[in-house]
Amino acid sequence: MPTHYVGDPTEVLALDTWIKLNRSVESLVSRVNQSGTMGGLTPTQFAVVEALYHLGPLSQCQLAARVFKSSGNMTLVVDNLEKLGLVSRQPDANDRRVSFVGLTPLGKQTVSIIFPQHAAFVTELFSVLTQDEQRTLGEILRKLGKQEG
Amino acid sequence: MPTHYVGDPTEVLALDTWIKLNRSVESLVSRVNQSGTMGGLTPTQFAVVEALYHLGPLSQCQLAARVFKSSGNMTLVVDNLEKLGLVSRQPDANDRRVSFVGLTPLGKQTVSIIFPQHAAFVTELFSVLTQDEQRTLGEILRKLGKQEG
DNA sequence: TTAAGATAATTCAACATCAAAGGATTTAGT
DNA sequence: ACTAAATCCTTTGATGTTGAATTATCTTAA
Repeated sequence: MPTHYVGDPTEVLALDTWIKLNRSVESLVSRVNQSGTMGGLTPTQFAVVEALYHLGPLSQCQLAARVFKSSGNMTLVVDNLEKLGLVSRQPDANDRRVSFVGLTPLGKQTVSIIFPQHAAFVTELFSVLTQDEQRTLGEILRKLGKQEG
Repeated sequence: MPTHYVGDPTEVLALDTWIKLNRSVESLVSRVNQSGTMGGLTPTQFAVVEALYHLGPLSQCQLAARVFKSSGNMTLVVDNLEKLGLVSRQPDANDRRVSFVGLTPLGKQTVSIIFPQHAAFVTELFSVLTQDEQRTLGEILRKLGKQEG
């Protein structure tokens, strides 16, 4: 659904592409969220436990940077994951400002169950693209995201 | 930053691409939001007035579907845009359940001012891609978004 | 050692968002 | 006409999100 903005062709193409990019991602995000492959976790909660699963314990500061959220938000997200029993805070011995966050056994078990389902669902979504198309997409996105802001 | 999930190559590629897609868009959205070319509107508010500008008055239901948000959320978004004086609700003569939402003169004027600035900024962001790359991206996104959910 | 500055986490206010539930209205089936 | 189902909007309650202010801690330099 192209924009109806009348401008020079360069702008029209960029805006069209921008709108397509947004709409595609919104549509995909919405489908992933409704797929039930996130174990009832919110996207941010899922991103946090996924990061902890693959990278091991991280400080809240590192977590916030990794999932592109504010430190204040991370406090709340970790609070809620802690209430769910999926993560626990461990004080850093060397720096008492720091809390390391790690998965509990229940957290690890949960991720090990839901992540494969999630992976399978995402793979299915992307199966409309050939592997070459996926690589091309990744390359274009890399260029697009690389510029410094 | 690829995922460390060890699975079959098809899944790894799809997950990698999915993560790149999310991160690129988050990065771009964040830069657009900070560009000041959205007239102080939130992304959803901007999407709504943009849709109304290019498509004319729509029911809240149509708006919600177009911007991929819930109907409950649309009530609030339209409320806030109404408080800003940018849109107004018009009851449908045929169906009293329906509110048509349209831009006020101030809303049209606002969009006509901020949209060109927005277009210029987006064009600048996308100038790291050739036009062919933008078309390729659009085509790949079309395939990704096309599947029925 | 102490003062100044930097960093980590928390708290808070304000708003965004969704899911679920509810109320009003329309449409379809009988 | 009457009922049932569907549709549209709103409300409510819980969570997410940011940005600014706060507290605690660490680091650096004089």
